[in-house]
Amino acid sequence: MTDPAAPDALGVLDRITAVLEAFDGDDRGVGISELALRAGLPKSTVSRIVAGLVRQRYLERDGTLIHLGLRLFELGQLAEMPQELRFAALSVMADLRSATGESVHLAIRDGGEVVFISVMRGRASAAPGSRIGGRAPVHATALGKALLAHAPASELDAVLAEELAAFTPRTVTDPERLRRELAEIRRVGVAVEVDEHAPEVAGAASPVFSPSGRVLAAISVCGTSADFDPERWPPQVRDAARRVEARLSANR
Amino acid sequence: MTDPAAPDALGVLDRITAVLEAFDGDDRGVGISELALRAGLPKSTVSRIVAGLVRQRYLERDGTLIHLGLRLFELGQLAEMPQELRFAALSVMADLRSATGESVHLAIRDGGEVVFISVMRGRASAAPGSRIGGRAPVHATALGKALLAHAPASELDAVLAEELAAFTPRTVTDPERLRRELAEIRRVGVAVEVDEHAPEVAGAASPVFSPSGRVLAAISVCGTSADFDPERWPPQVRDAARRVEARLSANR
DNA sequence: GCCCGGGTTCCACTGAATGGGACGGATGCC
DNA sequence: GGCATCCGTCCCATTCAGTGGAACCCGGGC
Repeated sequence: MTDPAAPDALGVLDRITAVLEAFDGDDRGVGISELALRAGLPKSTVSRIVAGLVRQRYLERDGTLIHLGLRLFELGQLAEMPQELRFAALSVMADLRSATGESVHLAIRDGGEVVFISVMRGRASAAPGSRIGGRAPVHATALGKALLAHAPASELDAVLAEELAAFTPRTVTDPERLRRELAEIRRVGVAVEVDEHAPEVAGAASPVFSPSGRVLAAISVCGTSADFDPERWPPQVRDAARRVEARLSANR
Repeated sequence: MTDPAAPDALGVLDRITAVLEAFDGDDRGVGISELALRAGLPKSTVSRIVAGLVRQRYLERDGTLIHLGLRLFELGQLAEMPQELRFAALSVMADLRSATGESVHLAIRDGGEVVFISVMRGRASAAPGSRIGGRAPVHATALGKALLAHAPASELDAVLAEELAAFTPRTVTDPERLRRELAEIRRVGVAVEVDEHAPEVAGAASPVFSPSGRVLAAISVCGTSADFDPERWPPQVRDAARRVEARLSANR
């Protein structure tokens, strides 16, 4: 390779994903050079790979600017798991939002982060950053803690092995304290979080299980800390999670 | 290669996309052998590629079954173009549905097919096959004709060069007749279709243009032929298209 | 026990991907 | 007008990564 100390990038496949991963969401259109810079690959290589991906419609190019393409969108829509969950949760989420007036989220876990599968903004529109497909840290969100509480021990260990970043003074950064909290969440069936991820934002989340008992996702209510209702939100999300489970097993 | 008469498959990239393309939506989980069969590649090759894609989270595997993975879903969500359109069209589509009570679709064109970007089912739920990310033939749908009517001449020629499949006795299969119809659609600003794609299904569609005058997408109302209202649907979709355009230029 | 259909691993072969540099074309600045 | 950039593509000798047939492993029927 270029530099023998290169930590990654062994195969073509990894190079291709490196290029795709270089698209950073918010920007509308990137050039080859910029892409090469971000992916850490030579220009000529990126040029070739992009040409191939454009041919396959995974990317689109408008003059000199490259976008993520149509086929990627289509393939993403075919991913069964998120779609099934989203469909089953749709009406439940709508009910939960009208019952609380707050934002309702559905997410699954990917390592130390949660990924939003479905989002319904509440009236207050407290959390603007949460987009479908967006990510948030697992240890600082109600969703994340609900998911982590029922994760396999090995995966939990892997997450706790990493440094837990502090986002606010109230973020739980001590692994042991988090473990105790997760045990409590398992007992109660609901995770809550106040000001741990962002100031003045609070949420309650409950896990959704498959018939075989694996955690599939979590559903949450999320609003300003002032609006947070510790009496009503937890039972409401717990109830919603049960209803999603029922609908999941129904339509298969 | 295996067979010297192989028409495609020149590079690794094409092999990778061939594997991804082999996922046929409806099936929940495919094995390596089946995948190799569909993609027309040797098992060992597919095994290696799948391993790589799983490592990158583009695929997931549950024992022996492979699914499309989370990262694909995320990337699909990042594709700016569909997202922007979908967002701009959301409330317009909702209004259009409540005004007509019928299914409302938003689609873009990809060669000789339309791809649904957003779907709202009507009360009657006439067209069950239309899923987000799904496809339909361009020459037999109102959406398709609205899009084709404003496509660049070269692309129109490319589409008409292919055989136009007949889905019902009323499908337009004659290129010249279709050309005349497209000219009329350009004049009126709305495409209509009755029983051309499927019996007892009708629709009206209107194109959505970018500020620079390029067609971006089309929006349609679609229901049973009996419910089709030639007096009301066309102006309603035309109006909706104008509103989407306005919202598109507003939020950028 | 045997066999069959899954998936993975092995390994010699070779052709496909590589990337530094040259190239052509827009800009933009003096 | 000329000069300096920045962009993306193309070229081509080098070699290394991907290839795929065959062997292999593993689990479940029979």
